[in-house]
Amino acid sequence: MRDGAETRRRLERAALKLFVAKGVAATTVREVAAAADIAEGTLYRHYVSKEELAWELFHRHYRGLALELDRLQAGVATLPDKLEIMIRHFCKFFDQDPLLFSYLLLSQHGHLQRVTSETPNPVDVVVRVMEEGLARNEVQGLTPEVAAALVMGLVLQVAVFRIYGRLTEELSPLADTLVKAAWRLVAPGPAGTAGSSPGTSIFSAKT
Amino acid sequence: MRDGAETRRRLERAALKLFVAKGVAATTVREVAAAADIAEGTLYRHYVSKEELAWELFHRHYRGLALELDRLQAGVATLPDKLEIMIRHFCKFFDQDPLLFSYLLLSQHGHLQRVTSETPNPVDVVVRVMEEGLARNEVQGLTPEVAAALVMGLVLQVAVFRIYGRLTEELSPLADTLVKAAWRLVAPGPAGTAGSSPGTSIFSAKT
DNA sequence: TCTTACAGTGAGTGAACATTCACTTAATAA
DNA sequence: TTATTAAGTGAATGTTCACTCACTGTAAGA
Repeated sequence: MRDGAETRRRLERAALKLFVAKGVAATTVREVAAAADIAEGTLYRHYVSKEELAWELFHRHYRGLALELDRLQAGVATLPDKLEIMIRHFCKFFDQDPLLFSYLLLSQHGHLQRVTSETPNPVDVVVRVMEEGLARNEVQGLTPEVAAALVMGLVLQVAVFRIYGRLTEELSPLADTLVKAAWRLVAPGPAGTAGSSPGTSIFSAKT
Repeated sequence: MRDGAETRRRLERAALKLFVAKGVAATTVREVAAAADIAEGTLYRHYVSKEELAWELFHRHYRGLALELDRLQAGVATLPDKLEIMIRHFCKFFDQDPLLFSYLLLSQHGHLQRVTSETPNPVDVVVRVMEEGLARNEVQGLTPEVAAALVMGLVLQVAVFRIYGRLTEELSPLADTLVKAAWRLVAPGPAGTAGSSPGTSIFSAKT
């Protein structure tokens, strides 16, 4: 007979892999069990349902995401070349598979239909971190070009949310928040060096 | 009795909305039919299967994606402030919902299991466009900071592919291609002004 | 040894789903 | 008017899937 913890580890490893590869809805319990080399019924000894298992994984990685963002905020506040640090963190952040998984699960958020009032909104957190970091340190390197490139990154992020999050009425404000924050970063701002008047983005300026 | 073309339009509009919102697997034919205010059976007069319908939409938007990328390439080749144009295009590109949908479908690519040899690889196209554009024009604004921000954007894109594409053995080289291209953009390059020695990225340079 | 408790198993169950089909309706041609 | 064709319908069908349950190991304490 096996150890319960070991079984759970195997199931979660298999489920994570399959959920990332195919999405929660398209992954069958049979597949997860087979991949973990465990009987179907055994899965239900450890998790109430497939959904419950997905949520288990979601919350674990969500905590990881929040932690990483806190660390990012601390880094921005204390280290010298703020822009570089920010970017470095973002790259690391998005290149780590466990954290990437947060975004998969974020996208399934809506489908799982269980966003509680406690659940922090990761977009808000990202936006707050960037704004505070930039405002507090009057970032030197924020030329129009850098800002534009940053906006490109943010717009890409919005794209992610738009596509994989839900494009419904309730959730699209979430994307809008990020778009607005992106424009705030490049347009006026009390501390930015890239300022032009509100409404006039760097994109509307000719050579 | 209705017009066949009108019915198809209604079905596709409804399917598009639902596929984007919930994913293909999680969307039922019943839902699509109900949203289009059409009987379930009627859908099968026009499409062989739900999968077939998804592929119909996939190919249409895939063509749109390819077209837009060609236009982007033309723009980079002929207009003055190349970096700005590129970024502007990218923003527009990712902010258009029909094109965003391509990415949703790209993510379902693997699940639908029907990538043919003719199907162009969108990552390759993006990379080629950026490399050629930058190489040909010796882009002025490519300071380390701009490059870093661009990389951030690209890494975000990789994230998208990693998460929503398939993280399997066959497809992860695709993500690696983009990562490598990103580093090539910031590191050495024959035309870039951001050059340092290969292997030494701007991220490893201290203040 | 016997007992209790926990872990594992896979055939079985019912609900949800994609797809089919016998039939109806409308428009146009003969 | 009648015949033909294309479009539409929703109850019926068979399949897939999440989840259950009666039963089998295994280990540790009495």
